[in-house]
Amino acid sequence: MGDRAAKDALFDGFADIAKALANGRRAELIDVLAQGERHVEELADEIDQSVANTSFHLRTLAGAGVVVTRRDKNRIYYRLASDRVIDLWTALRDVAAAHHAELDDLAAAYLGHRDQFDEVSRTELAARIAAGDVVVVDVRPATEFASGHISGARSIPVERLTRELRDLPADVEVVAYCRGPFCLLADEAVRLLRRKGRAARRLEDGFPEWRYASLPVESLSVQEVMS
Amino acid sequence: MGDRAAKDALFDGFADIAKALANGRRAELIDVLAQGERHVEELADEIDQSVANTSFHLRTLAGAGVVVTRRDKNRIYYRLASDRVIDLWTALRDVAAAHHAELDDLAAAYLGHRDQFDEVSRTELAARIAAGDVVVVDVRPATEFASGHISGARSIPVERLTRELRDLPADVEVVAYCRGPFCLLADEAVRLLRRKGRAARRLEDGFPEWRYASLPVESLSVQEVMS
DNA sequence: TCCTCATTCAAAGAATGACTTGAATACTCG
DNA sequence: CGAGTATTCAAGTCATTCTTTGAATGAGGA
Repeated sequence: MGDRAAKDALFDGFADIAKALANGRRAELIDVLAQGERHVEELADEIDQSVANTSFHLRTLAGAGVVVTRRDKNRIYYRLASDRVIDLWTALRDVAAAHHAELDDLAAAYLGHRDQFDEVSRTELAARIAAGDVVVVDVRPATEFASGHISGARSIPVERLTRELRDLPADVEVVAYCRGPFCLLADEAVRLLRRKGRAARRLEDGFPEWRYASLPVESLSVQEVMS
Repeated sequence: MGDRAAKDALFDGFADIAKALANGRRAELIDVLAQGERHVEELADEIDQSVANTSFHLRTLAGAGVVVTRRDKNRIYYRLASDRVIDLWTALRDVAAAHHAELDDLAAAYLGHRDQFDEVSRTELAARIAAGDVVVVDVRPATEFASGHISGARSIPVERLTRELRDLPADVEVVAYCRGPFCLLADEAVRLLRRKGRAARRLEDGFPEWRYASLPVESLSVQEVMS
């Protein structure tokens, strides 16, 4: 006990967790899975890889204990092993954003210009939901809304936004949110709403961060999803 | 903007940070650097590697922006780029401990049996320091004590403990602490003290976690170190 | 200026990782 | 039980990573 070989083995164990995240495609998988569980084909589609390769990466993640599976009918659903993994992913993103100089450029290239001061903070949104002077719109795909969303939010996937615009009250500000800080759906929604003359801003980060901050969430029952 | 190539590049950027930690020796380096800054030779010694290889790993870490350097005379000192890196390292350890099944075995092999319920929590220790009914002993090497320690703690490196035992009051409990949950110094100190009939326990985790929790710390001025 | 010492660089070999293709499991439902 | 699907496995190729050895750099002090 306490010898060099044992210490090396222990720290190799820590490094194994880092290795699990040490690939861009696996990082994308974690980011998607932070939204909720998915099956392999959905995940392959999200990260634009072959099903075989996605399965390979998922096995790597599962081997490190970062994701776990559940079988339903003949589908296998993957999800993050616990909230601590979201912690880890958030910390990783934070360090990346803070210290990796070229990441700013990469983020700008992917996200386009986004004015941080124009985002609504979680605390502000929570207060305004309580006050009732805001419409919260979840612009993620309907299945993600179903598996969990901000309490009181309304589901309008971004591709349906133009059509359902008339149903939104014109005199209150719209706050759109999506998957997280590196998701573009809410940005697109805000741009679209503003072009139509609506007051609109995006929520900082996205749904996983909201849930992780222990702010009110709700999810649809199976019946509601079916209807 | 918003295309697949840009998204891949962004997430590859996140993965680069994970890659920096995805090696056992680099993980050990981070763990040591969480204590405070060190120069290459010290670090090589801590992780039992050649100076060249240590330098190589440090360059990898620096390239990812996880550590930064400072020159003093003809030594180059490395330190973590910010507290967020400690966050990341802590989250990584937590996920590893929670989900990587074999890690329990590895930790047990390295740490030996350690009774978690026998550790003093940070909040308990903070309260008892305020009440004054405890002696806090920092059993890390003196240089680490000098660069930062729990307020009111006394420095007794573990190899000097037997000699300085008589200076410790016999009627109050001793709480020993060291570098963190995977450091053995405090365990050794507690074993030794108990063999001598003293009431002794170890603090949960170690100094970096205490400091990170914004609990009171102090460090020695250059004059004090010299004396 | 020259010497010394801490640190980094360069080259090279073994090991590991990523992604593709095509075949093999394993499950569900008729 | 057998057909149909979702997922995983296996093999192969190409690229990257780790570690060692020995030499080079570059700052400080004589």
